[in-house]
Amino acid sequence: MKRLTLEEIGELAGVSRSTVSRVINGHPNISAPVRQRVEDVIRQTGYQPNSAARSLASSQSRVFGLVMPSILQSAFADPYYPLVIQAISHACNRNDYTPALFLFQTVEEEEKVSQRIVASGLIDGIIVTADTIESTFVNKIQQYDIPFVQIGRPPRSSLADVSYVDVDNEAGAYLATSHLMQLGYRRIGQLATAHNTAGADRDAGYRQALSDRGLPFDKSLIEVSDFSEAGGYGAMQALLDREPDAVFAQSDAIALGAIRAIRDRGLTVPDDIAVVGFDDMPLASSADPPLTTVRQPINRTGVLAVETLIDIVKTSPKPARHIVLPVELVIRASSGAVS
Amino acid sequence: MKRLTLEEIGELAGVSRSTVSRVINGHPNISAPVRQRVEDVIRQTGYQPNSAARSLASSQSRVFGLVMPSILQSAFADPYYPLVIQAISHACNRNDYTPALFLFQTVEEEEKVSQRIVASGLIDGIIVTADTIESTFVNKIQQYDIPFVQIGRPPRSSLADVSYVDVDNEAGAYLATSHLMQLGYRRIGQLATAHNTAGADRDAGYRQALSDRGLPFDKSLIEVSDFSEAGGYGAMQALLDREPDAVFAQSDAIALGAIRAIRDRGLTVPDDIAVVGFDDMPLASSADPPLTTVRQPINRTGVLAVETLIDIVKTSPKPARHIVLPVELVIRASSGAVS
DNA sequence: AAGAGAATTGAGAGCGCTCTCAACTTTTGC
DNA sequence: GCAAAAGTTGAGAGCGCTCTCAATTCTCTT
Repeated sequence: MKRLTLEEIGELAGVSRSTVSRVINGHPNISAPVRQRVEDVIRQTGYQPNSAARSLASSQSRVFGLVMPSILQSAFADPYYPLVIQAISHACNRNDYTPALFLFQTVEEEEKVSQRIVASGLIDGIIVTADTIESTFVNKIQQYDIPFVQIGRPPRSSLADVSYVDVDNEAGAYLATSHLMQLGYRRIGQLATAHNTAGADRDAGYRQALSDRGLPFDKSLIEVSDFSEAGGYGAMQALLDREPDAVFAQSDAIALGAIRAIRDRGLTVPDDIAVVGFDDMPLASSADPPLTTVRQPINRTGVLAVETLIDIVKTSPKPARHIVLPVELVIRASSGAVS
Repeated sequence: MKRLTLEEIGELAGVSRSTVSRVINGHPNISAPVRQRVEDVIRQTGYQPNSAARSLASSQSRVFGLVMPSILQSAFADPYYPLVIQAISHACNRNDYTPALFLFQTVEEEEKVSQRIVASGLIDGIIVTADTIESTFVNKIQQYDIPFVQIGRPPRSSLADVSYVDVDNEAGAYLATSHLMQLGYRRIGQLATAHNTAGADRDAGYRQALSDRGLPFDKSLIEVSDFSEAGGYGAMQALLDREPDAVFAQSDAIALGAIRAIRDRGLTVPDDIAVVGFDDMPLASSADPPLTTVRQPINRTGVLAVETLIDIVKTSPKPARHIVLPVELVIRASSGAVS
């Protein structure tokens, strides 16, 4: 079927191009019969406005870039990202935006592609996630005047200028650690992560909980991992030598790796060592034992990122928006609170 | 910084808009000094052509749609998809294409969005994956003349008309099942999947292997699951009553669930029941016990899908391209072949 | 019933690029 | 050394839409 133009739709409906354009864009002040006639023609012909022409004339594309700078193989395999992406995709669909995906594995790739997308007008706004503390990506795009929101807060230095959607990582870690302390555990280790603000905040919550209850902070009880199951396994192996009686893992994947390491050492969860995770991934509830963990609203995070970005595109508000979503502790068997 | 136009670049370089356009698009017959001058100006100004204007004039957008129709929550969490997406993203970046993501959770969503993207010219081509046997998505877009490739073969009925990239699922399952038979197992169950051709082909390979070695086919040894760990757990529980001595799982996630179910029943892998998976996900090698599985080249699948689509866009070749990639058996402890 | 104001519609000028065609310049063949 | 061919550049006409501005029609008021 041949692709129609506004002009041709107008002809079929007996009105001008301008009027058809008004109907499509929902302008007021169109008489009911005309609107009806035009809508009928559009429906019958299956007409879809040409998006290139639209964005050329209106200088907006209704495309958002979803950018994950310097993503690691393992990081992307963490179910967190698929779930965020799914939420973002859905929210975009609902709002007639198209999400374009930009994953960067090397600095050169990031350099080349981000340059192109930021300056070509392909994109109306950017959602950045998985940015590291050290990363320059957010700093880089701040120089252009393209709207963007970050998922996960940026480092303190750019906090004020950047709009973001985050979950309350500190409160979550505080909850998890306090929970373990209430159960009587005293040597509470942490499987931490580096290079991201979520990790830093979870670490802060862990320390705050210890100090609020007067438990001494023991640096040797912290092991650094990446966000993978394998990373958790390795870190826990190292931590086992320090004989913790409980451990707070900064993600469910890490917690699962930790449980495997504990088992391989011939110990039992939670009897010998209690484990708490973070995320409440689907697999947390079916783990063995079911994982006590901090549930974060991943879906809401993605949706709010899209909605915030739409708002920024429309109204370019100052100051930047900061959204922090609450988390909750989900108690299951791995912490020893329930059998 | 103000956004420049072709005209302005031309002015700065002392040539016309047309010449600058030629330089950018790599046309021949530009004198060396002129090309040099223009390239210098472009580099200094950081000029990027406006993509809307470009696609309006050339009627191609250099955007590909990555479509996953009727995706299920659980399906997308399978690490397979993140890995394919990553490969596709990377291949697009390298070829100056932009991947736009379309995940559909409901039929209405699919209807509305696909209508828009197919007819609006936003997209030069489509990569479809995760389509089901019953799905109408591929059939639907066949009616438009938009180039597309499918990842995973389509149902037989549209086989001839559809270009696709697939792995040799049947050979993989054959390998896996034969391996178990060679080890002496005789009651070899299968944790199968429905609604997708990969599942059907793996089932065919499983049956072929049994029949080639004269083992009777026992329908009661097949349980149907989805592609999740939880699905594998449930299906294996049911299968355990039929007392298999080995099981071929159609994915690693399913295999992991199966192992958990076997353990929960107080049995051991591989001593009581051997398990073989499919995919060779990162977690397969670190599983307990390490998983014998069929390795499929996910990265190559994604890259070839992009490259094939680019080729189709450029040359619209007939007949359709069919690419089937080889798989290999990776032997680890879970099948009892190695300790 | 006439004039003011509001509502409705159309005409026209771009948005920034590509691409054809024509003009001009250089090279080549004999 | 001159015509023909090839190489190089510029002008101009769109691509299909949005948006302003002006023209026309309708609706009130008094």
